[in-house]
Amino acid sequence: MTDIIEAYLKKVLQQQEQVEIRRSEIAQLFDCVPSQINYVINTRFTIQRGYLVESKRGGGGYIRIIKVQVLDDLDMLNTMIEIIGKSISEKEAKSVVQKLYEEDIVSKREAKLMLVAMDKSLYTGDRLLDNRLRANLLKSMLANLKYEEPKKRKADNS
Amino acid sequence: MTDIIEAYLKKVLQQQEQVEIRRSEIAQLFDCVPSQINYVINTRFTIQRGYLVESKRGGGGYIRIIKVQVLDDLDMLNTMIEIIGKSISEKEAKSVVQKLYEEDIVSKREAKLMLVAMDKSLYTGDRLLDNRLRANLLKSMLANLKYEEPKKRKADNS
DNA sequence: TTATGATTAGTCAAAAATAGTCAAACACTT
DNA sequence: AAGTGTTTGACTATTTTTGACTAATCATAA
Repeated sequence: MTDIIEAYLKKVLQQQEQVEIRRSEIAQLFDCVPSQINYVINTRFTIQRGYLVESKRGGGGYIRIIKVQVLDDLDMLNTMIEIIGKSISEKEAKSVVQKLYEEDIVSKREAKLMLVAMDKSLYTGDRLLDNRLRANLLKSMLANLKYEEPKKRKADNS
Repeated sequence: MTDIIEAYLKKVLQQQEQVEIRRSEIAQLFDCVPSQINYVINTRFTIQRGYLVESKRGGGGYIRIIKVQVLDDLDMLNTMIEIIGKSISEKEAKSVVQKLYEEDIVSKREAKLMLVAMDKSLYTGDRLLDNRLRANLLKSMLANLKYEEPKKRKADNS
């Protein structure tokens, strides 16, 4: 079942670079429970496989799957993410960002934005906690740099 | 429905800098209850998204939506920093960043970096604390943009 | 001027319409 | 038997829609 739904969605995505579904409709179409759709998405349309997923609940809710393009700095970014680990100091974090800039992976403005976000003064004051928060933030930003959407998005509510 | 009404009003606001409606008329036009209009306004035309709303009840009553006008980038950034204040939710923060992007003050990549940094999942889980941390971070990033050279403008592909 | 009724818009909470999570049950493979 | 991946469904979370009730303003009558 999972494979069938995956194939169906991929087929649509061959024509378009994104697809928007109503979870319950697809579930009906394939005669399965709605949460099966979540399973398909969680296992087959991950960011590692090159897909971004957005959704909204409530009236007019949807699930949108977007094909993304993996950029060539992937390896460097992955390595850095590994290095960062669960925790990182302000200094180390700033040198990671500096490195990104030197490697031409981010622009000067982008680097400055990231540097600001690493600054000690923004956090709670509890060093261990701060180092973990900082690591999470930096890793998220790096992960974000790995991919790029092929096309414009419409009005983003959220 | 909400999206449709939002789109309608935004379309009008593309032509004019403000729009004045009679609540019951719009409700009739879209065949919904009048309070739906309040919902649209409260969720889609907030100050974080760059709109001011005025209204009057009674005979000849109206609802007026005004696009906030800013003189230049610096002005806009200062205004946003004020709006952010000491604490901001994930949703509001993302609205602010979205607005920054729409106003062409940040590039798409910059916006995405900032959006990632606003995400709930990165913080401690204590909502009040998180909202304060988020406000500090966002304000720092905005302040940083004030002193940067302006973003280089390319043909807007996005 | 004051009271009253008509005409608006605002508020709030319940109901409806979605999607998400998680763990138990199931089915295969090794 | 143990491990892995899939299916299911009960429960949760979020967003929108609806409507009854409230508040403000205006027009008019007393």
